[in-house]
Order: sequence, then structure tokens, then C-alpha cells
Amino acid sequence: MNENLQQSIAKQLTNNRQIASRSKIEARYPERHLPDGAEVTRFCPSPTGFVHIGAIFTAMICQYVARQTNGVYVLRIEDTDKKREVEGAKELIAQQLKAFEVIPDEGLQADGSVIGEYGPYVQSERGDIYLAFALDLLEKGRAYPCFATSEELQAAVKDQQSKKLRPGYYGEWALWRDRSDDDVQAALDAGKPFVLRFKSEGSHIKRMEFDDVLKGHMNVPENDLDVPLIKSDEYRLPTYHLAHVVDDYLMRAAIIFRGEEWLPSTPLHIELAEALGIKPFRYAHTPVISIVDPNGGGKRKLSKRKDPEADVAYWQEAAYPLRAVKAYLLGLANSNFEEWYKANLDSDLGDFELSLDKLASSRSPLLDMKKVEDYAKDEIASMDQGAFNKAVLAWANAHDSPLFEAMMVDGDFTNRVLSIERDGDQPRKDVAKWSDVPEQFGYFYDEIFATRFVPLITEALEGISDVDVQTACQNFLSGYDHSADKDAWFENMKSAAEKSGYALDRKDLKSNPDKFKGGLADFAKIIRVKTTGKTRTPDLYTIMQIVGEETVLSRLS
RNA sequence: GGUCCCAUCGUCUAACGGUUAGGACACUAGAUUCUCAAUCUAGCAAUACGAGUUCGAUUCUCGUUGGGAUCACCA
Repeated sequence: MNENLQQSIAKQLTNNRQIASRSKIEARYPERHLPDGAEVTRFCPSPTGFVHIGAIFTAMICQYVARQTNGVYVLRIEDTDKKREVEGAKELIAQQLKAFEVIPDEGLQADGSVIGEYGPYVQSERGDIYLAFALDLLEKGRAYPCFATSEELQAAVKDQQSKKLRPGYYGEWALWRDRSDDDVQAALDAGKPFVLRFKSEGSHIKRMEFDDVLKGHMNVPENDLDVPLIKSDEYRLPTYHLAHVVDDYLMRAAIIFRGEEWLPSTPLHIELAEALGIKPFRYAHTPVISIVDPNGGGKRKLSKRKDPEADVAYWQEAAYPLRAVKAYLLGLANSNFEEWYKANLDSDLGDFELSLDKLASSRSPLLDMKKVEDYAKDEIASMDQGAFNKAVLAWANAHDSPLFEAMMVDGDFTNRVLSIERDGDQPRKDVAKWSDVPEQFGYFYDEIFATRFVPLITEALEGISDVDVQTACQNFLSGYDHSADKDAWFENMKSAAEKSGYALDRKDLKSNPDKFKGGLADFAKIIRVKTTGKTRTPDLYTIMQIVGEETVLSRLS
């Protein structure tokens, strides 16, 4: 390709602007002066308004590796696809990273500020940088313009399929790879849109080898695809492939943590780096978190549409303690984490020594909600009372104002409610997420009880006649003494049960099931449901003591 | 379909070529003088299949089967 033609192409790409040369740009991004062994890691989400839980997993690994090697963990926003970009998504990412305490050392922060000398950290603001590298490739004869329309491209793929050939833009199927200068000039003059493509020198028959940090030795066919490097739209932004190589080179990242879905395009990235004279990166492909499809079928990627829990916003909205979610993810990363966690419940999770060797498993783990909940219950149960109360009230204040107002009426009362069975070595574990609060504590407040819990009573007592319920309550109340201690209270429960036709002894019930309406447990259930609207609650005596005599009498009569 | 990755209880996983195949979550049962939760105890439960190498294979090799990823001007 002659120089004049190259310059015409360059003019088109830069829209006639003068842009800095590659060498000038490189001078702006000097080597970092970091201690030996320090790793620069980078987490690079796209601003789609949706952050996958697996992305937090990868971000955490980046953070840990950087911290453990005294390196730097960079957040870079990959917004080269303007069509997919969602307003406010960049900021959302920064805020979510903060919520999970995976705060980047460089890049956009939750408060909107930007830290670091190797920016801009948003790809759409780096357009000229990519162009400079693209032009460098053009000069070296390793890139060329392609004017093929999407119809032509699709037709080629169809043709390939019918001939049972590998689909793609390569070799003889690379329509514009070996066009004459005249053809290119003509297309350019005609103002046809074009993308700048990479001119691959690989062969699909030859093989290449590389070592993945996590997956080990790879032996794969070389890349021979002439992929687009610069898109044809007015922004002239790069595709991921170019952007990755250029940015990670300039930001001086040597190790690339990214989802496993990138593994197949790694040979391309290695060839691209080579063509640019850039030392190849070390790649570490992390497992993708999956889920078992509830509609049958096998394992699949967690999807935004079908699985709300795939979006980290879900965890925030349900108000899980995010430390527990992190703990779960850490456990997926390193199986020895669980042991460490149990021994260091109060420690900072950052003190855990993450090992890349133990991360080597490359099967996509399945998200286990039950296990996350288990972590979450432990997490909440081990909070001290003050922190617990604060968290409950903060949640109610933000999400349930009727409950919040009810809770604020009498602080002492609320303190007693929130303290039930939380002390001692074996606290209750009813609350896995803060959005469980209304269900767990709402019935203590008369207004909330009336509106949200009374309607549940009928269903909870299904199968028991109204008469039986009434008799049970009457019998219980007739001997009820609010000032009695727990033993006496329980004696009353038993005698009321007996009087109402319930068996006190399980054996009696078993040998003569027809003689009784049920066991003591069945009787207690009636009293419990009438008092709380729920079949599962903490100790009923304690509940009655807290809500007070008047409330007990009114709910049971 | 091509290419690549992967294969241990339901799930996440542990096991220098020699273990009774271990743990955690889930599940089941019993105990804790009421329910539920918690706790304790017990239990259920796995090396995908077939060859080969070896005194010996979950571990190494090959094949089969199965699952996953990818094949865009998306990242």
C-alpha cells in the first residue's frame, strides 16, 4: 500500500485531526516504579447498568493480588460500545465496588473523583491513543481498511457454512485484505464506511503455545482472523481487542485477570501485541459463575434476564450483608478460606492470603444461594447488639417507613425486641438479610401487626376449627398471669392444653391419636399464631413479656 | 459443526501414585421438659464410562460419553 493511500486512510480515521504519535503517547505512560514482584491488575467492566456477581469475584481477585504484591489495582471503564452504554452506569459501578469494599487504587471512585496518573481510565476518552496505535499498525502493513457491508459479511458466512468451512473473516474470505490500492482509493473516495482490520499473519494449521496463570499450558491453533480494530461509526473507537492490548500496555499491567470467556481469543491478543512490538501479557482466566437452570437443562451462565441474583444490585436491594457475599466468593476462590474465616470471624477479610495456585480449578462454579445465606446469617448473628440495632433501623428508615416510625416511638421497647435471643454463644439466625426485618420484628408493633400479620393467621391455622381456636385462647387466658415467671407460664400452657383436649405426653398421643386434638406443640401453635401471626418465632414467653399484658389479652381474645 | 476448557457426594471442594476418599452448605433422624431457629450427636451421599501404564490409579496416558466457553464493527 502506498504512502499517499495510507495517509488518506489516516485522515479519514482521525477526521483530519492532528493526533499525537505513538511514541509521544508512550512517553506519557512511563514504567511504574514499584517494588519487585508488584503486580498491576485491572478490572474492566462495561457500563451496561448491570454488574455481574462474577465481576465482583474477578475484581476481588485483582484487588487481592495487587495488595498482596504491593502493586496497583486499576478500574478501567470499557465503554467503546456506545450503543450499549447506559446513563449513570459508570458511577453505579464505582459505587457498587465501594459497597463491596473492592475500591480501586486507580480510576473512577464512588464520589466521582478520579485517582491515578495513567488515565484517562474511561476508554471513550482515549480515542486518539488507540488511533495512534492503529495508525502505527497501518504503517507497518499490519492493518488495512475493510469496506465490506454486513450483508456481504453475512453472505460469506453462509457460503462458508454451506461448504462446511470455518466461519469468519480470514484468508481468502478476507474480502479487502489483498485489494489493490486503486480499489481501496475508489471506495475511500466514494465515502464508503470502513473498519480498520488487523492483518493477521497466523495460520490456523499452525499451533501456538502459551501459559495461562490459572489454567496452565495451552496449545492452540494460531489466530488467522482479521478482526476489526477500529469501528466504522463516527466515534472511531477501537474494539476490545485493540483497546485491551494498548491500555494494558500503557497502564503497565502485565497480568490480565479476565473471565474465562476470553480464553479463545487469547491467541489473537498475543499476535496483536506481537505486531505492536509489545511484550506479551500473562493471562489469568477466571472461572465464570453459573447456575443450574431451574427449567431443566444443565449448567449455564448466570444471566441478567433470568436470574436476578446475577446482578449485584440484587444483593444490595435485598440488603444482604455484603461481607458475607464476599466471604462466599472468597470461598469459591480458595477452598481453604472457609477454615480461615471460621477462625477469624472478626478479622478484616483483606487479611486472608489469597493463593492463585488454589484458584486453578477452572470449572464454572454454581451459585449456591443457601450457602450465601448461611454466611449471611452467621455474619448478622455475630454482630454486636449496637451494630445490629443500628443496621436494622437504618434499613427500616430507608425502606419501610411505617415500621421505622413504629420502632422509633419507644426506643427501649425496640431495644428489647431486637435483643431477643441474640445474646449468648448460640444466637438465633433468623435474619439473613436486612429486608427480612419486617417479617421478623413487625408483629411486635400493634399497627404493623394489624395490617400485615393478622391477615396471615387464617392460613397459618388452616385445618383448625374456629371453635377450637377460641377455646384454646380462652383456656390459655383464663389461667394467664402476666407477672408469672416462665415456669408458671408454661404450667398454664400445659393445663390449658389439657383442658382443651390436647395431649401433654407424646406417647399418649401416639397410642391414642383419636382421643386428642393434638399434642402440646399443636396447642402452642394456636397461641403462637394468634399472638404473632407466625408459626415460627422466638420464645413465646419472652415475646409476651415484651409486648405486654394488654396486647396479649387483645390478640388472644 | 470447528476450536478450546473441564469432569470427586445434590452444591462448593480436599486428598506427594498407597487415605476407611476428608470438610463445608443442603438434606434426614435423635437430643435440647412448647414451635421455629440455634446448638450437639448420628446418618445419607461421590471418584462419568472403557481400556492402558503400574505391585498398586481419584491421581498418569488414550478413547468414549457428558457439561461449559467461543466462533460480532459486544465486551
